[in-house]
Amino acid sequence: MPWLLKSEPDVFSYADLVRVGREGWNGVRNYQARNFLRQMREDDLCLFYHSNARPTGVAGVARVVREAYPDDLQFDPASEYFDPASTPDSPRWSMVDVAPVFDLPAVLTLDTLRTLPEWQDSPLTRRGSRLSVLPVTPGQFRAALRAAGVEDRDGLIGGGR
DNA sequence: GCCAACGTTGGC
DNA sequence: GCCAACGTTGGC
Repeated sequence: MPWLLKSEPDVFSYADLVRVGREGWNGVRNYQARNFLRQMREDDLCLFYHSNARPTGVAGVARVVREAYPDDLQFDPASEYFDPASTPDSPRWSMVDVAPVFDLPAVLTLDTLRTLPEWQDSPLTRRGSRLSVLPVTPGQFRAALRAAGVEDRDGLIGGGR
């Protein structure tokens, strides 16, 4: 299943992901988002979304390269993501690792996404939604890449479901 | 920088 | 278990 990951580009952009090659997606501190992280499978594709940006929108596509494991920051007292209530025996928060796949020719803006029929009923376009990790249907994924002008390469976008 | 919407916290 | 207060998210 494809996903969407939000990141503030001032903090960590898609270009940063390309630069580092691979990144641990830690610091998620919302239960719904965490539960989605735990459902991610290796090689699942992710739309990499820039929030709090100009413009806001999808900047590239990433891929899950390691499935959920305990978020390292929850045990680090020096981290702003430290959670004193979490223990190594039963970690409360999870993270995955992601790697870049390709960037989009231009940012696929939120405004454009809102025009796509497939995206009418998504937590992303729903007013007031703050979910930072959310599932994307294959139809939404295909429609997004099509709107971004990306041709299907090697059947990446897929046909089924 | 503003502020609406939302999730979490904590007193009761 | 309710709900007011508070902090955060994120578009604008």
